[in-house]
Amino acid sequence: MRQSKSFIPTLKEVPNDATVPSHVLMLRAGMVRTLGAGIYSFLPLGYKLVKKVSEIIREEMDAIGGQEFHLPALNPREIWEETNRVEAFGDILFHIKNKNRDYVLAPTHEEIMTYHARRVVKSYKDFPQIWYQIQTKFRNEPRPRSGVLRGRQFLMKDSYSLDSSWENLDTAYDLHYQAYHKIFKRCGLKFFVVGASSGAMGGTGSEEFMVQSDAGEDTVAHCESCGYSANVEVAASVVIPLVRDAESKAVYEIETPNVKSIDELCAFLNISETQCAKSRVYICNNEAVLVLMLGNDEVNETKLEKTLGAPFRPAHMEELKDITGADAGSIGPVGFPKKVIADLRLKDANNMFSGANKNDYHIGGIDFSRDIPSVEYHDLRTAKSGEGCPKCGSTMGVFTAIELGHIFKLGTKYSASMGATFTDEKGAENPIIMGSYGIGVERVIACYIEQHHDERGIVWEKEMAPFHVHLIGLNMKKEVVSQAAEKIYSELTAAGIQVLFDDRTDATVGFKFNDADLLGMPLQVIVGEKKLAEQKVEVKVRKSGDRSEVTVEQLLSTVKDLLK
RNA sequence: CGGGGCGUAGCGCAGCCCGGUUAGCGCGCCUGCCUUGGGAGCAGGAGGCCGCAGGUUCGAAUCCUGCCGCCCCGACCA
Repeated sequence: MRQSKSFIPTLKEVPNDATVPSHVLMLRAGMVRTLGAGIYSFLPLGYKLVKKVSEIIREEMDAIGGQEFHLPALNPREIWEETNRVEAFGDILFHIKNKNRDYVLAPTHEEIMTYHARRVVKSYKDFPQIWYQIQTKFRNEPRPRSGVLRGRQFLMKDSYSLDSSWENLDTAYDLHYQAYHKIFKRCGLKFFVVGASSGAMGGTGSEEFMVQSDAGEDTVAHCESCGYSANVEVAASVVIPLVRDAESKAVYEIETPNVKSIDELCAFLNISETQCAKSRVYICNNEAVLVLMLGNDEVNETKLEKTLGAPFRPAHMEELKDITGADAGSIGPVGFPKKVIADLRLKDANNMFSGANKNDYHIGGIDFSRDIPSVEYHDLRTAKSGEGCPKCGSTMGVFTAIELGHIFKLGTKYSASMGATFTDEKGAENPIIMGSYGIGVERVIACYIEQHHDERGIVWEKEMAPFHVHLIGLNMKKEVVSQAAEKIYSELTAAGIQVLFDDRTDATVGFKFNDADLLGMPLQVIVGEKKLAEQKVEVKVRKSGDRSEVTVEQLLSTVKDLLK
């Protein structure tokens, strides 16, 4: 493609409203433009990527027997009432009212697929089915952000499996699991899989395909060596256990004026934080509960809720004094009138420091087994980066990540509420057993760029690159150069290589080089007057920056080699 | 929805506190010359409802009020 005739409006400067690298680069490389908050137009170069990713997805979906649908985005509201999801989605759902009819813009398509299934899929002989679509979904996100990573309208591949038994659902789920691995691998993404924490959607299983990114919205723990992954809300970790001192001192009170935090206490008494038990008071079922954590460990509220088995809230400042006799900063387990639970790390600890339940006092010499015998121990802490993997013990990372895809065993939630049933071998009527499987197409592109860029721009690998070669004619006003470049262009193109040809006559050298690095095609072929005098052109590998000179005759084979 | 920031030419910004001729700068754009191995040079030119509305004032980009839009943090996220 000739750049002189292409609409690839690159930007030299960083647009004011973009912060994450993929957003900045997609704007700068002329891939997308903003139309409103969370609403993006894909320009030709960006759309080329969309098509590329879609095609990879399509191939892998077809390979597992998927059949592609094209479904309406405009949906009659009633269908969404059947599963009560108008209410469930709430403000997320876009509504349209037109001449007494209510419509919604589809945020996903479970209902529509189920609607079609219930009309025709009637016998156990009709299964299995995998139905999919690659289409725009609409969700009125409360806070769109990070460019295309969280938009209010976005492209999603959604597939739905229809089966007559739970075993067959497992098969469909597994097929998707494998297909997703292939898709993301082909897209050159470094990803990992996380068992989703819990879903309000019912069903028996769900996994998320994630990519590590600072722009991510989920925090996960992941172990590179064994593949253990978990949302930090449920992640366990191995930490160095406390060693119980041989002798327990007696409990003693210490005056600690204005000492509130663990850090202040450590500084004041010149002790380490692993000698301290931090206190947090929660209210659960109208009863106070004291939660003890070692040092500065954070209470993991998801784990706490599981432990308590009921919703809870942190105690208000004013309540603390009534319950404990002290304000926050001086609370501790000894003499605490209600239930006390502690993190596993504190099990049987002794000679510990904690609040005295008396303002400006702490106590030392606490022996958990002697002084608070009724305490229950649970895993209550939030895993931190650098701690041990609970599976293999290697060092584990805790970081933010982006959800690229999600596979989900829905079960009969939608088929049951919408009456999508089939007749089994024995003549009995059963709800269809379903799964749903999504991939955010733009997210794949954005994540790719998050993982494949440097300070100069995007760095495409061959598989994802919109073009294989960026052919740069340096001074296209010189006939030697333009003739040679034109010839190379036809030659490479004829050989089936996708070439972006910078044939612009008005752009200067630096301009072209910078554009090429920004756009990031894997190879740059540079045609200039000087090298041409020796019948040579230059080939630059974008990723490494390596340049080599080759004769015009050698060019095609060199390019082919480098693209292997 | 809470907290913070921003809205001035296509893009990036200054001016605003402390009101006062014609609102600036860099990049980009147009014309001409010139130039081509890392975002050139010279000369000339076009381009603005200073986000919108109201108010204060002799006078508002500048002060006040309301609204809208955008970004960031948080809450939320089948």
